[in-house]
Amino acid sequence: MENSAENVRSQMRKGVLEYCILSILDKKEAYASSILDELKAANMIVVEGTLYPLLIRQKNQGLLSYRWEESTQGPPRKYYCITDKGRQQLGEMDVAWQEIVDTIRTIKEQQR
Amino acid sequence: MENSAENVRSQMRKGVLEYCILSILDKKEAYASSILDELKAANMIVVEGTLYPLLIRQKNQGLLSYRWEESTQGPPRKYYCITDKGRQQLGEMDVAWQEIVDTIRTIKEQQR
DNA sequence: ATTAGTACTTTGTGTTGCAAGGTATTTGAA
DNA sequence: TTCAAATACCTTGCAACACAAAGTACTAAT
Repeated sequence: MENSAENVRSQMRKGVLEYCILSILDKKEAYASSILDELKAANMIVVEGTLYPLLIRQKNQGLLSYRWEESTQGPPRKYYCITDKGRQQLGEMDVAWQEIVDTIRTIKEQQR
Repeated sequence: MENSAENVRSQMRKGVLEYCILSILDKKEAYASSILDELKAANMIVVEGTLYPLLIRQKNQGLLSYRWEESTQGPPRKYYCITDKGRQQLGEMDVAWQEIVDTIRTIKEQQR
């Protein structure tokens, strides 16, 4: 209940994470740990307990598929890949995201 | 579970709503129904059952205060007003929002 | 008196992010 | 050989939140 700055960020991440995952996988297939790294690099900090269930949800919705691949070091990796349905959903998310950005701008602009 | 386009929007709204409320009240005090109207005008559709608990939460956190005012037509109105603490939180949210916008841009830009 | 309009409130449900802990595989050092 | 470290994936329990739906209360006009 403390750390309001971090809590603010956590709240805002909600609903945007799915959009980030699909956007990342739209570029190229990836496995969970590498997705985590990319999110961290982009300043969107997420933990494993958030990402894994999310990937499983999106897979169950038919937005993603996956395949196992051996690794040269460490256990095998589950490579996720966006599907046609996932790409369609991503298109809707692009529109929705732009709308929200515009909405915030509209509300903010009236201040002047 | 249907209407994926609307569901996408609903998910993305999560976490941004508090930011919108504080931003609106940072301009001038307002009562719930008028806030609803402003959100609708800005394309951020919200229903009563979402807004009222949110206002109460923010009031309980000390981000807002309110006063009753008689209306010339209809029941009295609860006018909400942002507090110093609310303005401070709004400042943090401004930063958090800009970070998320940048994050999305970063992820998207690598596609080219 | 009754209805319509305005405004505020509450209850129950499903989704989601997260902390914390767990399982499994590989590699390299003791 | 065994044991620790690194990598990777998964699960459980909890709290927060948006929403649908239904409810309460006040006012004004019919």
